[in-house]
Amino acid sequence: MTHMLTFQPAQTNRACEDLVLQIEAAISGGNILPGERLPSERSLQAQFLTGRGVVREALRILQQKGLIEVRKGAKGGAYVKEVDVSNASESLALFLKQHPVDPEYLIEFRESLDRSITSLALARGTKAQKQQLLKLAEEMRDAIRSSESDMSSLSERDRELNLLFADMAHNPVYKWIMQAIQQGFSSYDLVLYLDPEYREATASNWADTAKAIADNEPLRALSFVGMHYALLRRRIGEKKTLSLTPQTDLLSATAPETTATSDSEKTDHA
Amino acid sequence: MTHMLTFQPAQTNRACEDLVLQIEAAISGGNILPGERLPSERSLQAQFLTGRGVVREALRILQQKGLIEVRKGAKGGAYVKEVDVSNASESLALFLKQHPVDPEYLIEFRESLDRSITSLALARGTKAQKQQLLKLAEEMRDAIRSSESDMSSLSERDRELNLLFADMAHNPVYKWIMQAIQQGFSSYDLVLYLDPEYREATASNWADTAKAIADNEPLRALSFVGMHYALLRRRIGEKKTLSLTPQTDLLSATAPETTATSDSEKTDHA
DNA sequence: CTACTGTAATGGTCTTACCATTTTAAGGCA
DNA sequence: TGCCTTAAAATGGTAAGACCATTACAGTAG
Repeated sequence: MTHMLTFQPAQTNRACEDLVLQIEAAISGGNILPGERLPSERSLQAQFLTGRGVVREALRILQQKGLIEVRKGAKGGAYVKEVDVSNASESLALFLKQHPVDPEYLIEFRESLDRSITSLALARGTKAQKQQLLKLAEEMRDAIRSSESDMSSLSERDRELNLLFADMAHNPVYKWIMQAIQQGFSSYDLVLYLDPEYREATASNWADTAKAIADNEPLRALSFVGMHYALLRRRIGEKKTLSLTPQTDLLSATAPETTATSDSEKTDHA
Repeated sequence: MTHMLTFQPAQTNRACEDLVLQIEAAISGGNILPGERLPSERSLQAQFLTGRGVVREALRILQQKGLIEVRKGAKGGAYVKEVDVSNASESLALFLKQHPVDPEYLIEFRESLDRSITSLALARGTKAQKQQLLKLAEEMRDAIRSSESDMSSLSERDRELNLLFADMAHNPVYKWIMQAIQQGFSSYDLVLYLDPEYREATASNWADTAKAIADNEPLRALSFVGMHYALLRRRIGEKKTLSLTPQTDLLSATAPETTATSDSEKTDHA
């Protein structure tokens, strides 16, 4: 209650869009900081000179954007959130779910990303980070060899490795992108690890890569990175012959037998 | 500590979240195809046995997710949209916007990105795309030389160039990243272009790059890309002192004349 | 056949009311 | 005094009804 938020009355086609823009600007501009609370719905309604429904629609949009978090009860309301990459990851995952993107595209991107990160990590990663990377990679390899690892923890370890790796580049942009990609494609990675042979080879290669980095051998490191993606491509190639339709693996149980749906387009004006 | 499986709070306290899930499932499951229309708000209200406000909040969320597009009037309603990368880009851009980062980090990332895209664009870009790129780049260069261009149109052209460039890679992931970067940092680019010398040099370099790509000369192209970032770094080094602080005066004191506001504030619990 | 017009469908908005949840303060009992 | 119970207030969540604005389409006049 230190200062009063003053907003303009709404004017665009959909009023709630206008509210979203103004509140978004207030957040971006730092007029209201993460952790702080927006005025109550009824107060916003009064400030914007609009109905409460409009305010609520705006809040839903902001919430979906990941900008606010809404709690109920006294002292409840819309609290400004610190945005993280998870929203971007979700959107990406949603896009991929509907757009059957050839896994090759993802691999291609990740490879170029990994190559850049490798160079940077070698140059900028601290000794401690390099040792940590090596330790994690070897732990994962050994765990796999003793075959005492479940899928989820394995996948989690792989994720950790990648993030530490990205972190070693000492460039936050790489880490963000890596995070977004990882979250957006987590389902793909999990399926790949089902093959014990691939699992073994990949883990070994991770350890080799980490070793090369720890030893400051850039060409070796890059070579192993290339190896990783060669393995990945081979694995994907095998998969392709087995089961087509890479997009409907996880959630669609119903085959789309609705071929004559254009008629629903015409039902309601009849 | 071993596995941090991100469990979602299962029970949805908000009814609209439930509608979102169900409608989302219907879309993912193919029960409703892109281009088709959801039932009207009033019809949904009846089907879900809720108030119309709940339905509208759900629609706003789905709209924000990029899953539907709402039109008004007769034959209006919520039409299922084909999801594209722009939503994911928007989310990532929003994140980037709120995380100030040293320009050098961004430049570093963009350079590695551009280098990858350059190789791919050379290999995969159609002849038509390459000619289009060249045409756009030369138009921009000539427009700048004749100094008959305002900042905004210039910036828009630069954005177009970059997106076409990314599109030529024929890999949607690159396009996603590029779009996000463009959205998140367009204001920054605009400031850079204020220097006529930099503007000239950059535009010429763009034309050279496009020419090299059109001529299928990868090494020349990559060399020009490097040149671009050399220019950029020099420019940043000069203008290190400039700071962009978006000043939005939305929250100054001046509480509006709250004539009857306190009245409506208290109406419903009285 | 064209142009206008009216009508119905639909989203957009406002109002009012009430419920559910949560925090806080008041009160009461030991 | 100190802890527990209870009431009140603030706030989001939901419902119902009404009205306006926009749009497509059909019917009608010219």
